[in-house]
Amino acid sequence: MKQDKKEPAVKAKTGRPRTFDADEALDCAMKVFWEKGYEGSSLPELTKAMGMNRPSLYAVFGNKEQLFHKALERYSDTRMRFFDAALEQPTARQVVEALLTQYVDAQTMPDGPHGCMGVNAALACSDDALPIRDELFARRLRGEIKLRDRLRRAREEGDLPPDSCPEQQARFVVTLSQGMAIQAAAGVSREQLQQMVGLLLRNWPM
Amino acid sequence: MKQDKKEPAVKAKTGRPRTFDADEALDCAMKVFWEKGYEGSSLPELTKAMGMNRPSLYAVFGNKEQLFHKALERYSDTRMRFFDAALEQPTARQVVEALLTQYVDAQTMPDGPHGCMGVNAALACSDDALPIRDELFARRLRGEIKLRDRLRRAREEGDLPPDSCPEQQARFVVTLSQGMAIQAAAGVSREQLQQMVGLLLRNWPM
DNA sequence: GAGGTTTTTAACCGGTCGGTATATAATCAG
DNA sequence: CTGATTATATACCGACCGGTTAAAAACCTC
Repeated sequence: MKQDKKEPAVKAKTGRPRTFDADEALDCAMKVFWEKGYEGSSLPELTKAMGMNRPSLYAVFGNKEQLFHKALERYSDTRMRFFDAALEQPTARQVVEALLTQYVDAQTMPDGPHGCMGVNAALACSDDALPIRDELFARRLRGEIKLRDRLRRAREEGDLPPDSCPEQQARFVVTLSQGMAIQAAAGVSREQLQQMVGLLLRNWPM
Repeated sequence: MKQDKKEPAVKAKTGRPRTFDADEALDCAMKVFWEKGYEGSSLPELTKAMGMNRPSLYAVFGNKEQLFHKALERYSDTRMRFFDAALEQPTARQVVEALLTQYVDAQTMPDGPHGCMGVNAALACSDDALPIRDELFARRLRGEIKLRDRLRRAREEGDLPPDSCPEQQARFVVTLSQGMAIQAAAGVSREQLQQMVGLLLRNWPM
C-alpha cells in the first residue's frame, strides 16, 4: 500500500542501475528537513545526505517541494504511526498517556533529530514557503480534531466527567505536546519530558 | 536608559537629515523577524518595512545579524516586559496566572504578528543561523529558570505544597506556554488560549 | 553663495539558491 | 558487438542572497 510505487520483482527494463535505494534516500531527506526545516535545507545538503546527485533527485522525486511532501508523508507513516493506534486505547486516560509518551519517545529517539518534524519544518518562513507552513498547520489541527472526537466518545462512554470539555482538553494536550516538541528540539531529555507527561496525567480528571 | 543612543536634544552636527526614525524602524524590523523568522526575512523586505535603504540600515544597525539582536532586545524590552513584573506577584498561583495570561495577550495582539518571536524566529534553520537558534534556546531557558527560582521561593514560603517540584512545575508552565506560541502562530484565538490558562490554573496545586 | 558633512540613491560584488541541459557511463536485448 | 535505455557526472542557467562602493542630494556653518 505504501510500497507499490515500484515492485522490486519487476525490475527496470534496462539501463544503468541506480547507485541508491529510493526509500533509504527519502528517509535521509526526511531527517534533513526534520532538523533544518524546509527552507533551511539546501539542495546540496539534501543530495549529499541522500547519496545521489541533483538530476537523479529531480528524476525520482520531482523537485524540492515534492520531495518535502514525500518526506513528510514518510514521517507520518513511520515516526507518527503510533498516533491512530493510541486513539484506540480503551480509556481516555490511556489514550492520552499512549499519545504523549510515544510522542516524547519519537522526539527523543537517537535515530533522528530531536523535536517534531511537523513543528520544526516551517513555523516562521518566507512567503515562498507559506503553503508548506499552512499545510503543517492543517495537519496538526487534524490530529487535534481526532483527539477531540476520541475524547467526546470517552465522555459519552462515561469515561470522562459529563461536564468536561473535550475541545479544551484536546487542545490542552496537543498544545502541551507541541511545547514539548520545542523543548525536545532544544535538547531537553526524554526523562524530563516524560516527567511532564506524568504531571499532566496526575491531574487528569479520571 | 533604552533611549540614550542619541539624545534628540543634541542633533547631528550637520548633513542631510534622515528620512526615518531609528526606533520606529527597529520596531518594524522586529515585526518582520517575528513573523518570518531570521532566515525567512530578506534584506529587501526589511528595508521596505523599515522605510530605509540598505546602506542606511548598515550604517545604523551594523548588519542583518546585529539588526536581529537589536530587534530581539526590543522585543524583550517591550512585548515581554511583563515577565519580570509577573514574577513579583505575591503567590505562585498569581505569578503563573499573570505570566500566562499576559503571554497569551502578547501573542495575540493585533499590533504585531501572532505567536512569540523567541519561538518563531529560529526553531529549525540552516547552519548559518545556528548561533541565533542557540541564543533563543538560551533565552527561553533563562526564563524557565527565573520561574523555577520563583516557585522554589513559593514553596519555602508555604505557598506551594512542600512535596511539590518547582523544576517540573516551571518546565510544565513554560512548555505549555511555548505550545501556545505555536498555536497562536497558527491562528488560534486569544479566547481559546486563555481557556487553556484557566484549565491549567484549575489544576494548580494551591 | 562655498565648503564640509551626512544621508540618499543606484549600481554592483561574489556567492548561493533551486532547477536544468548535455554529455558520458553502465546496463540489457538482439 | 550494436543499439536502445537508464542513470550518472558536470557544467550551466537566471534569480536572489547579504553586503559594499560611488556618486548625487540635502542639510549646516561660515
